[in-house]
Amino acid sequence: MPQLPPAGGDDLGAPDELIPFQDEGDEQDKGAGRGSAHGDLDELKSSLVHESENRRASASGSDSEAERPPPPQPRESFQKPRDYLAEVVRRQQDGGFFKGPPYPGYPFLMIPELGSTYLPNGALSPGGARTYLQMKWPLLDVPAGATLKDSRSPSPAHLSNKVPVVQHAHHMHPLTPLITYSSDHFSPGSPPSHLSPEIDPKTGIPRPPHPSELSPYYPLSPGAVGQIPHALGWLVPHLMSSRFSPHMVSPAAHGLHPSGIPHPTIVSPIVKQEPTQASMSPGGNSKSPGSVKKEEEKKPHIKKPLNAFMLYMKEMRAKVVAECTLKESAAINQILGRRWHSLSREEQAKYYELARKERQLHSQLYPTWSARDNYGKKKKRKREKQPQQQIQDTESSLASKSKKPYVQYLPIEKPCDSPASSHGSMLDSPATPSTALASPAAPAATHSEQAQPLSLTTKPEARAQLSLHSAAFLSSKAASSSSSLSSPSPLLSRPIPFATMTHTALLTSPPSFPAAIPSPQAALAVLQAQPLSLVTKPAD
DNA sequence: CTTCCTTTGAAGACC
DNA sequence: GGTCTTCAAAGGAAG
Repeated sequence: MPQLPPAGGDDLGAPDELIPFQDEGDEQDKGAGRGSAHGDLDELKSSLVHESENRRASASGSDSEAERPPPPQPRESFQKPRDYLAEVVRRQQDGGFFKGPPYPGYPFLMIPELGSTYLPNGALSPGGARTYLQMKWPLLDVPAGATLKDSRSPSPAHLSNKVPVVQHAHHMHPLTPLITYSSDHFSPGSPPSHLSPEIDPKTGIPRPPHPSELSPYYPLSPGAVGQIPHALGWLVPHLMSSRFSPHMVSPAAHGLHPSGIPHPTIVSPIVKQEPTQASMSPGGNSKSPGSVKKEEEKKPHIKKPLNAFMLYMKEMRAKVVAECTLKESAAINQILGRRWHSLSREEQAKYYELARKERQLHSQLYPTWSARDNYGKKKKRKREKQPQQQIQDTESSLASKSKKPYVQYLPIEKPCDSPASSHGSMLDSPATPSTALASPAAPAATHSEQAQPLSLTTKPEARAQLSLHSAAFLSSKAASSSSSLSSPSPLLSRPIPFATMTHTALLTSPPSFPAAIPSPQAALAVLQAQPLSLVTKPAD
């Protein structure tokens, strides 16, 4: 079933006409909420109130994004010395624990995995395959020196063997940020699925991704090499020589761009890799069933492109980990799931758009690839039932079905959870596409602006039912708060901007936090977790 | 060492 | 066409 698209969907017009990526909301949300939220708590609270009021007014006063009053000073975010200092102070208070973004004074760069995925030179680290968003915001404000890192640093690939097989070598070309996801081509509001293939607004015909839209993270398949425009064209000769898996080409042969700059798609062969086709069956013809099977197994594993939430997770995980004492991914993911719902539609739209581009690129690079190819590749997961099914019989059998008892990583007063989630998003956080609409993420959104193609989400009763189920599910499963159960409809009908609800809840129930928050940093993290732009708007 | 957990979204399978 | 299943990432926990 098609997933709920992000904000704006059908009303946003042609992609190229869309608001550049660094629209005011993005900029402020990222910068403000995460930058200055580090500062004074009281100030933040007042800012929260202020923001809530702003959002409330905005939600009631306009029907479209375009009608929303433009921010007085869009790019202010972290350019405020106060904010920067607050960040500095906060980091000092963190005593080194804080593993913030790598760029001092630019905490919303969201390059959380430079330590795990990418090394400072932008190269891929063993921890992950892709970091897609690292250049989005840096492109906007960050000094060039901070963005363009030393490209001659050694690739991290050799540091570990934990690298995805094919989509592995996403070393970032230092210049890639300048040609990838540029604001000219990034459309924050594009729906996630129904725009693919992208329609050229001018010609009305599907158009291939512009080079600037192509993520540099995918190695090229032989069939797609020729299709890749010039942005990746320099790789073609090398890739052609490598049959399929560009990462298997000797780094000596292709490790460097003609300019001498390592490229993301090139990884050291030392890295654990699946055998290439070239290396696996020289003979090729006479294959016993066993060898066929063998070859089948040796086929390069092309992973699915990441969806919007996965992209979001990749970006935000490190931040959450830094904010929380939690380390288990399951717990982190719960937090991220909640935060995802608390994102504004604009913010979510960015990820939907990125995901769309990822899929687009993926299909270009691997024209013959199908998600089916990966079916059964993983060990069968033990999950017998989907959440919606579980909802129906959670109480009776949930615990018994799981190998491991259900772990409520995020109790109601979970230290690192965002208040938004615990008070609202929890209601509809279970994995159902409808949640995006039901999500409180877009307080200012209205039906006209946020027309969602997904029919499911347009049915109020369906949403209510789902939410009720979700609440029940959560309730039985996670001892969720009963208040969530009791009032799904207000949330669904949005009489109150969620931000208001959330922030009100936050501000009116601070006593619930200290008991669960282990440290002032965690307390700040709770506030910081708000994806809204709270404090960068100039005080009135 | 392998699988599970946990999240959302996309896509394929299935009815 | 609707529903269900699988897989994407992540890394600690558990088997």
